[in-house]
Amino acid sequence: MIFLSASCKITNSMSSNVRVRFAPSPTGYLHVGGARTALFNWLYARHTGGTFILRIEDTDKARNTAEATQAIYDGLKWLGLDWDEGPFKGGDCGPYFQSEREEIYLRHFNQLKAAGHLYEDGGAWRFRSPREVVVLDDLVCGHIEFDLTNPETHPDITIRRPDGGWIFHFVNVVDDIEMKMTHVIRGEDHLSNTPKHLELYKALGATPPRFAHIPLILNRDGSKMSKRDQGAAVGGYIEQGYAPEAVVNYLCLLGWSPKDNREILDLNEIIALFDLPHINRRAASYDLDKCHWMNAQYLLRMSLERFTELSLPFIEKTGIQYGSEAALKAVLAIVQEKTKQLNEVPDRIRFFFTEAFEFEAEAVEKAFKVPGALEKLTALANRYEASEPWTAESIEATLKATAAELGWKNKELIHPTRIAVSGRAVGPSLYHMMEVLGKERTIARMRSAVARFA
RNA sequence: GACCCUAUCGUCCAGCGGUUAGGACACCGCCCUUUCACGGCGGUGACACGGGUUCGAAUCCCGUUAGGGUCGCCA
Repeated sequence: MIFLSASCKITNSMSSNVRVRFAPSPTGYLHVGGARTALFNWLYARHTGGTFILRIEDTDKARNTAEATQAIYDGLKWLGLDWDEGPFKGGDCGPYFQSEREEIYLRHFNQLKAAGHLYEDGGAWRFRSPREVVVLDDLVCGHIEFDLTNPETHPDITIRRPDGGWIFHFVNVVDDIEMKMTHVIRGEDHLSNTPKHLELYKALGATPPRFAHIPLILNRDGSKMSKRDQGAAVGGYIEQGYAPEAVVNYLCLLGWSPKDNREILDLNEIIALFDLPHINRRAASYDLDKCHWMNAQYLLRMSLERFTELSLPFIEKTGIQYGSEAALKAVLAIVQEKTKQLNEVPDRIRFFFTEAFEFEAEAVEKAFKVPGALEKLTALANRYEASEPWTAESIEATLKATAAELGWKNKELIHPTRIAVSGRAVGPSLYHMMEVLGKERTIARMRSAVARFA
């Protein structure tokens, strides 16, 4: 209790006293494993009405980069994991960068030193282990006993470098004490470090938080996921056009489940159901295929407004002149159900907004180079001149009536028309595509194709 | 090597002493259909192995094997 620092008075505005944190070190990109750790902490905070804190562990000056710090902010923001205390937010337990907490560490260091827990070794400072059996009751992994009595197998940890720099184990524990963390939810790679941390809590006279070590995320082949692996960096999902809600949903299901076989879940429902004991203990492999499927499901089901909002950055990057937002939405509405990743959108909509669209050679070959195809196209275009109104229903009716009258098969008209109008063999529903394109442009494209491929 | 964690279809998750071992992704058929998707129906496919405990074990215990993690003056 002598350590209840005056600098950290918790404003009790939250409805529970749960305090959790995500404490990344800004040395690379935001990894899906880190994102999942952040997500579980965030979910637990939201579930309990507690506080979610972001703390940047930038004690390693040589490896920290500003880009990596930005990637953390960008990734968390994109995923919607808003923090209650931390950078840009402030809070009563700041600063939230370890590089700015020198006095705090020094104070605890001196305290440990005065109590005889430290000794110097080659200019560095080590913490003298009490050499006991340390018990951990982990919320996920259960009761574990670590025998630290043998210095050969469990050497004393270093807590300060000769240059005065601080080591992770020490600052991590000090900050979790100072920031009043009630629960530490982190990757299982820290499980074996936890007894050392527990010794530190005890030496500092602090009550340790409850620990929950969550299973690691591996590659499909079981190997450890590294930054180079497909799907490892959160930035990749942003660039490739995943919907954040889909990635969040997928990530929730890696190591946790609602236990009733449901998979596509509303975030609010996940928050309501989420709890630590339901996290399983087995390492999970990252299934990019399933994440991809989940994304397609979300894109399919989301509102046109949301789909437009998410598509816009990708469209604007290409410089497609889509005119009005209404015109764009009309096109997106018929393209949405086919879209699996948002980065496909420009390709799917380009031909709506320019007459200079490309024709697929293979499609042209198949549709126009058959005897009579262009004549049929002309015949249909002539019928369409008189066709009113210009709706998908009437467009379809006219096409089928023409085919029936002249003794042709529907598809003998459908395929050439599709290619003439869009330049390609696959695309949105033909009649809706023609409706959106408008009568004049549709007929013009049909006639222009006849002239071009005659 | 020591210590720790883990072990159900290829992958993710159900199962918590009695089930024809269930769902999802992927894959393969069929249906729907103007293309491609979506959707529907069906199929292939798993309790790592060996001992116990029990009337009965995927479920509990032990061992083996395998995978992962930690043992840094990285975090």
